[in-house]
Amino acid sequence: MDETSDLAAHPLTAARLEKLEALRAAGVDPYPPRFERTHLAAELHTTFGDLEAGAETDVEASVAGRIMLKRSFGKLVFATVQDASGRIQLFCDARRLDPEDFDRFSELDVGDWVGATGRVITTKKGELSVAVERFALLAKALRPLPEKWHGLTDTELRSRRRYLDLIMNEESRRVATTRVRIVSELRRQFTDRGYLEVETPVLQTQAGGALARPFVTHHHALDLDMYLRIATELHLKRLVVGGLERVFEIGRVFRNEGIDATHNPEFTMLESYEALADYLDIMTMVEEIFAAVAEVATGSTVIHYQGREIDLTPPYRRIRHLDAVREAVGADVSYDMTMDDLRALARRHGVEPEQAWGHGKIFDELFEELVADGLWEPTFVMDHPKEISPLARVHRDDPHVTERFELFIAGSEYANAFSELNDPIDQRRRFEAQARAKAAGDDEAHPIDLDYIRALEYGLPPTGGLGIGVDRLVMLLTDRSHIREVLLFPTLRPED
RNA sequence: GGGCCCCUAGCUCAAUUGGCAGAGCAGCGGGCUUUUAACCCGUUGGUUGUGGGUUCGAGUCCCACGGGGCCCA
Repeated sequence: MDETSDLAAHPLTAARLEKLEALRAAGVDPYPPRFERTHLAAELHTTFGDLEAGAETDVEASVAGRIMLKRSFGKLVFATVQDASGRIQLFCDARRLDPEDFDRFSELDVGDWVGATGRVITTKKGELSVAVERFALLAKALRPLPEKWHGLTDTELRSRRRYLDLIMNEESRRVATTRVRIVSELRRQFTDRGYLEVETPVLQTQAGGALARPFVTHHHALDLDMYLRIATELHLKRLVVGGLERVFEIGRVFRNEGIDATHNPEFTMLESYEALADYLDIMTMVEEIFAAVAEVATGSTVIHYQGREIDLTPPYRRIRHLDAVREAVGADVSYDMTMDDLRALARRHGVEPEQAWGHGKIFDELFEELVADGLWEPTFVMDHPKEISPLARVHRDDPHVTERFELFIAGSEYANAFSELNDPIDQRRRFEAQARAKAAGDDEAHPIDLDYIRALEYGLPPTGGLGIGVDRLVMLLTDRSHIREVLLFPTLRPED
């Protein structure tokens, strides 16, 4: 079976294969090793943007890019090439090249990579161009690009062949580059605050630090089942025990759960831990960071998302978790209620309580059902139930809740933070409670991590910890409603 | 997991009540020295996602499967 047979079998690609062979036969390398570029397209537009129509400079420029459009006349060819910075027109006039070279230029296809050298001019119609004197094919494209006007719109194809999406859709390139700037700014924010960026294991023998189903894999040499991390939390806090007092990590985490508009099995999480800080300190930091990142991504702290405005200028509203539930159910719920009364109340509000749920879990289900979606402007929901926060410190004034907050914007959670639980004896009890939940059928319960408890037994100072879902943040700041739009390669079923 | 919807040429899309599978772009051939999605003339290109069924006849109706989307849980 010839590896080019599928190309040869289709007339569209067969024609290009024939051109490729003809070039080789004529001694032209269709895939040369390098090209000396002197100018990016955008540089030419910046420098010569004011040139009047019909001008001819004596500046020689070498540009390189992919041919996106081609307009061919008898003795004249216009080609629009696209490089990483933008687009520039190549003006190929038969009078400026050897006839042989002009014919070769005419033979170029849309999609080909080309490098061209010549004077910077404007055409009679005023289009800034490079008047080609020499050129080189840099890479022959054997497959045609999508349609030049409508481009590539099919969401599945755009995800599966991201390279085509990036070639064809400027908006996709913009989202990709904005994501990079957001991550850079996040990194800068933490390093400027004296945090060390560290790396912790992806492969773990226990998947802790969050409540989620992990991916399982196997290490052959150790004959050991291992998990892909679902969080970086427990390792980062070990580092704080070790005296790295401010650490953060921006890394991929993996959760073996469904795929939808806001969930991908692998996603990017930022976690940070700061010794001697509590959750209120972290809250202030989160406001500052979100405002700074919004400014970098959009040029303003007032952003537009899904047709509505959101003001990310600090300070953000703060509301206690239980107060939010009280407001939503219109009754004075509390931890003193009987389980029967609370379950009845939950059912009245569309929440069917499971047997294992205590007060805190029911309150949180009510919160998710009744409150979360309505939180449009940035809102810190704070002091979550102890039952659903196994790694957070008990609140200094209320034994039922923890010193924790989540930042909600546009109905979704963007940050989750606590005053970290540093009491090893309390931590052990919380893990044991999770073990009981697991035994009762909760497969998202947190496993007991004895080495982590041992680390705590050496003394974790008071610590403020934070997690930020980076993909969600990028969605917010690029106004995308689907996570696949901010992931270059979202998880997909295989094509065949 | 449940419901609804989509899949037609490389791409973007048509196809009446179940009645000859089409257009534009791309490609190929020709023309053209200032285009901007160039234009003009001609022309190639199809297992209608896959497999089955109903029917004289299926892109269209039915079933299963695959891929995707939206909503709900």
